[in-house]
Amino acid sequence: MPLHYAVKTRLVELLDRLGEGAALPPERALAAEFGVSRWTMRQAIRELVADGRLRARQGQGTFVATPKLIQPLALVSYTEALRAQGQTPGREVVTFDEIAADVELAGGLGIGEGEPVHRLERVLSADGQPIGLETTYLSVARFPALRAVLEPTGSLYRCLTDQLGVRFAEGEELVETVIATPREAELLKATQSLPMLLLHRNSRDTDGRPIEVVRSLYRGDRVGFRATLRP
Amino acid sequence: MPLHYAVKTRLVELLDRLGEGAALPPERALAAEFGVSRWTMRQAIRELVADGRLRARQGQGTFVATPKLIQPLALVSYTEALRAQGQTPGREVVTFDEIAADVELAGGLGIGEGEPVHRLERVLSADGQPIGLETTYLSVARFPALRAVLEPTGSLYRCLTDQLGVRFAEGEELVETVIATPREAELLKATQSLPMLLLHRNSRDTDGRPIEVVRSLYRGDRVGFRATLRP
DNA sequence: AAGTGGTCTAGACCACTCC
DNA sequence: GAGTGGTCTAGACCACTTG
Repeated sequence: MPLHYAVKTRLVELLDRLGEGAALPPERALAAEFGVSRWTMRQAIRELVADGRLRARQGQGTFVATPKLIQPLALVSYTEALRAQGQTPGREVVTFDEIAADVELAGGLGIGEGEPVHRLERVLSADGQPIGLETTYLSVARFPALRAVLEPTGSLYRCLTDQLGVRFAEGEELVETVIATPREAELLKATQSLPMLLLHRNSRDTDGRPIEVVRSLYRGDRVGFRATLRP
Repeated sequence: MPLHYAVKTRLVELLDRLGEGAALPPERALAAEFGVSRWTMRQAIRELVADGRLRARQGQGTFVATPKLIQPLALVSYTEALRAQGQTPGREVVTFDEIAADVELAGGLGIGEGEPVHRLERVLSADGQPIGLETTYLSVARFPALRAVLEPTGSLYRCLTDQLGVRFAEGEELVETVIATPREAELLKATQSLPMLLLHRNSRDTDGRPIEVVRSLYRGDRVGFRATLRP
């Protein structure tokens, strides 16, 4: 059994004794106390951070984390889903521009390659902590008024349904784990290259027309998802 | 920008030139060629393995991986889902015993704490490669004949529906990322402590009675999931 | 300025696979 | 036995936060 795993096991015991939010001793002190190198201690801590048990903040220290947030895997508003859990939702627009559709995007939106597409990239947060990076693509031809109508920090879902008359009918969502790029990690205030949950969604309206393509990257250490299954 | 990320970017280019299944040069040679330490090279390789782009085999080498398998997130048989994608499903029983239900398990199965529960732990594989570790819990009181009826390498889903008259109606599935324990990693033939997808499922029959509690751990580098969403 | 976590180096030994 | 990836050490410097 790897040494770092034995260290991880002992750390979990220590963690359980300390309360949520409590500060861990510095890595160097822990390494000395456990009689291992700093590398081994960091490997153990790294896994606990990925598991969502610890949170490391550069310049400050390492702290016992709060449990993961569980979000519904559904065609509903992010705002409403978070409010239902007693959390305060937040959004920050990173980019809002137009790009030319590549082959994949064109296929997902049912338009031609090279046609203009709205790209809206936002950091989603819960109680002030960034938990996800959501990039939404919509056809400019289908939603020419989007830029004029959308309040960037408001709910895109509400804007589409209430102001643009879109009726969501079905969607397909892909879930996988990936490692964030440095840019993505920075936007999510995740210093290390942590495992993330990548959700890729295509949604259609009641006429079967594609509405949007969404690429959402969620912090794997902070968020989980819940789906309801039917045969 | 971290050095290992620059290395990762250059490796991706190299990877794309090589075909699927091609062998990468040894870590030490790559490190020397790129002018970085072996640690930095391993960090880059580690992320590419987690991303499912590379596969490392101790004693053999590192190889360009095949794309991830996408499984449906649904109340259907694992066997049928895999066959539908042209893969050969496999199952290997790791443990099949009875345990006493703890509080959480008792709640999920709708039985009392301490009551006996079937525990069936199996390694699921696709085309001979292990992709997941599935642990299923069922009430002994409800399914007393299970041990006598179930063909361990057969489909549990088929056994329950065809032989025991169970009718699946709905389920709730939780998805999150975790780091595997050494035991889990060994069973999945994943040497490193890779990010995994943990699925936790509770399913009920047409009378609303709990059928099973399932804890499935899938290799995050090999598998993704697809869900169909409806409002 | 001090202390924290984040990155990186150079080198060692082990476990495994193949010849 | 040789070569591969996996683990671990000791030490260095950087980026960041707090005093």
